[in-house]
Amino acid sequence: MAKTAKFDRQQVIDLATNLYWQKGFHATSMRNLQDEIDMRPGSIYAAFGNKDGLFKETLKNYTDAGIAQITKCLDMHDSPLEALKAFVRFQVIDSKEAAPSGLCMLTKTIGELTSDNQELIELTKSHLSQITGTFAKVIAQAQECGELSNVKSCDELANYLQVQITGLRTFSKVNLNNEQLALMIEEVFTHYPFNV
Amino acid sequence: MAKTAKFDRQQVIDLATNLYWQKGFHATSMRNLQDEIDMRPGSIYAAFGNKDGLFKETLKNYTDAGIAQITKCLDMHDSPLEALKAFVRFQVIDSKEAAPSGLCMLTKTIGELTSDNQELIELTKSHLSQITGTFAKVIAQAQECGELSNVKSCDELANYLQVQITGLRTFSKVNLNNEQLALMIEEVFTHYPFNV
DNA sequence: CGCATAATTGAACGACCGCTCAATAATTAT
DNA sequence: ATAATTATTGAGCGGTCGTTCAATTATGCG
Repeated sequence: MAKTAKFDRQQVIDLATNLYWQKGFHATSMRNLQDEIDMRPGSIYAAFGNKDGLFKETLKNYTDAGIAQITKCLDMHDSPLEALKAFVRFQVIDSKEAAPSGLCMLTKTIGELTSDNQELIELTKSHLSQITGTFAKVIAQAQECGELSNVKSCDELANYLQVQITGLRTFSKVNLNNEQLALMIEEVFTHYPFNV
Repeated sequence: MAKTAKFDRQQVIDLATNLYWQKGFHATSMRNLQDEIDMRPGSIYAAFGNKDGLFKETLKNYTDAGIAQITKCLDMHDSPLEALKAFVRFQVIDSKEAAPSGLCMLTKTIGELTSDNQELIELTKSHLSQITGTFAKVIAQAQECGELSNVKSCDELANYLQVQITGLRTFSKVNLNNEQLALMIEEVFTHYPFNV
């Protein structure tokens, strides 16, 4: 019938995710993206609609990767809490040097965008809720197996964890001392509300 | 000798601060600023050099206002810790609705900019250090008057406080429940490391 | 092979970007 | 009043923005 040979969509989205994550939505131009993913404007617009459309796909891609990361941590640790701690270490310490930005792409986006892009904000918020929800599930597991008390609900603890991660990731952009960061992460889990 | 009648520089900087704070550095165009501060491009460039120059002045203006706010809280409370708590409440809860952005302009800027604007990043970091330093001084006061233990140094506690404020302000952009935020702030000060 | 169909290209559009500067307006000293 | 000096104006520069679309290229089917 017709031509079907195409670019590798997942690879293109990965590259776009990294660029958007690094530079932010506004500072990333379509020409930047064209260079990065090696596609001509017509092809990009045919595949993703417009700049917003491509950005939306990268937000979902980033979120899926984050949740996959949590799952991976769960597989690698017997204890749900140890898994969460490993995830936080990865996000705060490793991600600082390896990832395109030291920050979470979702919180960075929420910080950057205004009501001019309300639809993107709402989508970003919903993705962030998805991640917090995943935290809550893991925390609930920890509570069920007695690793954690029920003084705070799993949702409250998940929110608390989000606050800590966001705060620590921003802090890590200013203070680069890995040992200090590791200690601060450790203390998140060894004190209230994670340790009664 | 010559013409001296001029615009009100402080008022202009205040307006520019609010716009930059709200929209971020990249999304704020010189034409946006021209409209906001009611000056023509030539006058702006004569007074501030360029877009970066004006932004630098707003960063200093924002920082000075923040430190003045801390001082004001100290004046209004007998206890240094109560003053800090009041400051945090203002930053996280009141600022969410009243200010141009729910976030700290400095952390927002550090999050947004890349090495393309390294000079602005460094300046922003130094302003943020200035604020953390002010926290440390207040905390040292609390330690001297026995309100707080010396288990953690005032610098460590100041860093911890920065992490909490940053995390909470970002969280407040997603979760708008003021009572919940007030409780989370309360718990910052009633548990480790602020309460041994 | 040749045709129908779809993917891909890249020049180009109007709008906006940061910024400049000759012209003009306003002020003060003489 | 006049001259000297400086603040202010705003049209407009070269460049980049997000986006479009006619033309071209590549593919699968009969």
